[in-house]
Amino acid sequence: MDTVTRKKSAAAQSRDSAAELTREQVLKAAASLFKRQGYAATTLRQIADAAGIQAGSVYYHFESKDRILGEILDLGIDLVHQTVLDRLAALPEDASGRQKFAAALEGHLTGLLQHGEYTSASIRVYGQLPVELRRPNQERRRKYGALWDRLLADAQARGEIRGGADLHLTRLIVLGTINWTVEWFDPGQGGLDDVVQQMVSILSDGLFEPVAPSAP
Amino acid sequence: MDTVTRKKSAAAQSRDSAAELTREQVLKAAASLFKRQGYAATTLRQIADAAGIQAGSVYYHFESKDRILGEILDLGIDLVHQTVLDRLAALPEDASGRQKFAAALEGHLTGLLQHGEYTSASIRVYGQLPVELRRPNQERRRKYGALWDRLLADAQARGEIRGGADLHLTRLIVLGTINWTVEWFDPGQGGLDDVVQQMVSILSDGLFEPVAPSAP
DNA sequence: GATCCTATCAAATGATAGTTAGATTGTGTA
DNA sequence: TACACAATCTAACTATCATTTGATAGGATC
Repeated sequence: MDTVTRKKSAAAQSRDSAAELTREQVLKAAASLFKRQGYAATTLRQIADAAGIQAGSVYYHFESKDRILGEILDLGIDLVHQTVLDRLAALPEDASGRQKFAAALEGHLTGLLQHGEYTSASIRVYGQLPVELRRPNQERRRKYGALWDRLLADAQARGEIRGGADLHLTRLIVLGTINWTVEWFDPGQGGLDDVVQQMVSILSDGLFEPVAPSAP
Repeated sequence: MDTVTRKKSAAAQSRDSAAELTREQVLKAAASLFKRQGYAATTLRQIADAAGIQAGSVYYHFESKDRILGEILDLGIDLVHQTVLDRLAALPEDASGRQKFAAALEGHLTGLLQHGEYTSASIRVYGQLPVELRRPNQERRRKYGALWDRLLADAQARGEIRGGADLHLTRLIVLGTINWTVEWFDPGQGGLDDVVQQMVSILSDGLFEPVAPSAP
């Protein structure tokens, strides 16, 4: 018992966390490269270089290149999902569907563009992956999608959504609008607030002035 | 002179068009694979298989894998660009900015999802390409972007666009909304019209009912 | 019918990929 | 001080990649 449950010595802990650190560096380097180049175009030697170790050493921390990807895909979705949940939780009880929508959108965009090595890699790479690599991540994605489905359905039930909206298509369109930002947004440039504001405005109220109602 | 300018014999023409045919099959197979898997993940053997020839034979028609990609990138942009121009030309002289916007959007979506092996490959793959591969295609993309900039600027000059809209961001957001459809739209399933309609509605007038103006 | 040339194939080449195995370093433990 | 083990490195191994080369089939040309 004792040998199993006793705490590690401070030294052993520092060793552990040192290993944990390079593990994270590998993960982060891989995410950054996957995001820029895609999964197939990124080599383990590039990842190792960026993490400051040799290619072979990566295998001390990860079973395979696929597993690195798998972890990034999961972390990426979890991070947006949590950010969106946080934003929604911060809202008052009686928030309108419109407010919830704006909050969720801001959360997704922030998770994606601000803290988002993992998230943007996950989102940008996923669509071109073979099924075997997607499958382990699918359930997480489905759950996150369901969150948006509920959000839109609630707003519709409250009568806030325009007539004629197909909620399934709407979700795909809205999330697509958000996700495509990874293709052009440059975190170094800043301006995330502007993007959020413009996007909320366009998606909520439209790009055009309302047409004058026919003669009263 | 005579040897240079004389028309080819019928036989030689049929040979030419046979070669031209497999060339096109290679191009089309490559586009389809690039779209699904990305550029780096697609091998020349896969392309050759899908086109019904041997890998080595591809080099009779193309200088390299890069050149196949280059041609697809160009064809892809040209195709959407032309489709959008056609839609705009079909509009009456006095069409509103709103109508032009809807027409251009429909054109882009149709070019992308309907005839779109080249276009969807081009759009989906571009962002992850190394600069050397992007460069030859950049000017075409810039010109197409400029078309949308003009379209939005005109609508704004006519006072049709909501106040506070940043036109540059708006273009990026709108085109992103359209482009992301390649990630989920299944041409086999049909329903293109629904997508067009929903997207025009959301982007033009917004997802939500207008809020009642404060007491008159 | 002999020749030419187009379009293809079959097989090889060199580079590079992911992965593995065995040595090596350095720190904590006895 | 000697030992053990965690973490890394170095150097290979095998598979597969894009590409090249030389052979070949078959219709067009003379």
